[in-house]
Amino acid sequence: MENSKIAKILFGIADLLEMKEVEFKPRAYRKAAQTIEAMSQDIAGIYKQGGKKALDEIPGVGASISEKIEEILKTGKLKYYEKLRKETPVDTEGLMSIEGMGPKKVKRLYKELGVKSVKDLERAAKKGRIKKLKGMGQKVEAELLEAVKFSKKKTGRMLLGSAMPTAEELIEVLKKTAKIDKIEAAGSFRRWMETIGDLDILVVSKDPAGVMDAFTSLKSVSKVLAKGQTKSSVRLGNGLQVDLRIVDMSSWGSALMYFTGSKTHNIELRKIAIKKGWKLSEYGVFKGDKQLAGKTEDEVYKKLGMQFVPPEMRENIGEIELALDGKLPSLVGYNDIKGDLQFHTKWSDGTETLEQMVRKGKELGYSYMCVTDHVGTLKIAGGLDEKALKKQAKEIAAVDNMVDGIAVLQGAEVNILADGTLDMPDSALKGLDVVIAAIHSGFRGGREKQTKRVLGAMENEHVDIIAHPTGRVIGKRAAYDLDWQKVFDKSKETKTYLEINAFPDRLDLSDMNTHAALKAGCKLVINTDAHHSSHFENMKFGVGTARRAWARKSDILNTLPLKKFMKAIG
DNA sequence: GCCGTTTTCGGCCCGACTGTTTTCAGTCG
Repeated sequence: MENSKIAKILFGIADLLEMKEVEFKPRAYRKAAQTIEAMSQDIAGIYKQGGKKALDEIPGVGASISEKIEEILKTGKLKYYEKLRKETPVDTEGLMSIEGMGPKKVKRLYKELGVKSVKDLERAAKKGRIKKLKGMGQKVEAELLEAVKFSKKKTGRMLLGSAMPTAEELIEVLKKTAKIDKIEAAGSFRRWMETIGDLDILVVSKDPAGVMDAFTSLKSVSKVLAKGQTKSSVRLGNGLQVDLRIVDMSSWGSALMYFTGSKTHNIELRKIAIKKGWKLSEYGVFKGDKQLAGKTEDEVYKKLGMQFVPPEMRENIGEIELALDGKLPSLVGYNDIKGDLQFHTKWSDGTETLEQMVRKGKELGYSYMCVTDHVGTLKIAGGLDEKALKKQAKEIAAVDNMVDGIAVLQGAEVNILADGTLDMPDSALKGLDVVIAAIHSGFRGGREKQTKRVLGAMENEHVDIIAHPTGRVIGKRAAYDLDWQKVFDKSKETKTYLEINAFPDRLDLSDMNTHAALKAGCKLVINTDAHHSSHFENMKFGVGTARRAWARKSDILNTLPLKKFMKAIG
């Protein structure tokens, strides 16, 4: 049973209770669900180790919810949830995912029109039954119909890697067309989440109306969802929703915090303000009508008695307590990486020559790079054999000579076979500087089988790195399940390091897996897996993921200078 | 239903925007 499944049930309970207009309980269930969803540890494992008592320790989980989690873990279902669903046989999750639908409307439409599903909703709207209800009208009905239509073609969240160029361009255009003193993208974008649901942009301007006009009439806008004096929302042609908010310079910091989130992080901060007898909003920290702080984020955190929390850490998974104690880790920086350890050239499935790739690496300021073309039987990727590797070694030496100030290492990406052995003999791997092993086929094997494969590869004395350890491709292929405790232990034992693959649709390990790995005391590497020199720019997404997992510089091996790095991988 | 350096009872984040209202409810983030 995965955390996400348990969270889903708890969210479901919250929705159903809200429809019944039960007070406060929905919030409690939602809070617990959020915590569980965001936890890096497996909740089944926590229960296995510490029983119900350990569940009680989870923030937001008390006697009643822990009992329910226990029942879910034991039986796979929850009687209380089933009873609620029987009482209100409505697809709350589906209906509430429609823009403009909340618990109150779901309830009314169910009670008065018998709407149980999105399909029912569409039918009722088309028949003009919704506008006849009190408090609703033509506009509500039309908007709902529109929202249903949109939800059908909505593809979900957008990759951070895809959203970043969109955001940067949008900001550039706004800067040119309106009077803007300050502008920054906030939200999950600024927290470097792997995908973003929408884009939040914050602006300081002396001409707010002009900014709103410019924003809502951007070429890329397909629909204006809301337009006000300080806040507007639009949907772009590519489906991305963008919210823009205008604030005073005096509130810039608190507004940036509010807009950056996460929501749960902000709620905790507000509670801290309340305890001090103050109020925290996007306008600042207030004592009565007097603003105590708000101009910068630093100022607001300081006022609350905390360290500045880097945006990547604002997920309310323990960072607030650390910041209050002054014990936040110093995170690995975006410029701390000294060398990329996984990239491909024309020797296998890359599209550029070794020299082109190395020159780009030098431009980025790396002091070493390791070329890791595919070897062995991976024919699609043009796997090299032992002989070809020797030939490539000569070119590597030549390029190493030719390009000053950067060391070129020879590595290889080798396949992990079904039984955990490698498809390349040890004799071929022996002479390489860095050996990367990865699974490229048989993604469907169960947890036990995949764990055995990975552990097998780690036990090979030549293997230094396990690349993209869970095989996931965001939005396309699910991660295979691994027994993380065993993998982490083996990583430490054999000094075989797990990779954070920086490709925007991989980010594998994920932030949560990385967090768990670091907690277990593992060290990691961050690689781009570049197949073209432009892919080297993706390193930032890997570092962002590491920062989200609270990684310090010392946790990431390729922040070390060459000599120390070589010593570390042994 | 959860939580506690004001509390084991009585609180529970805060504000903008919209539509349908003539003072507000619902939704959203």
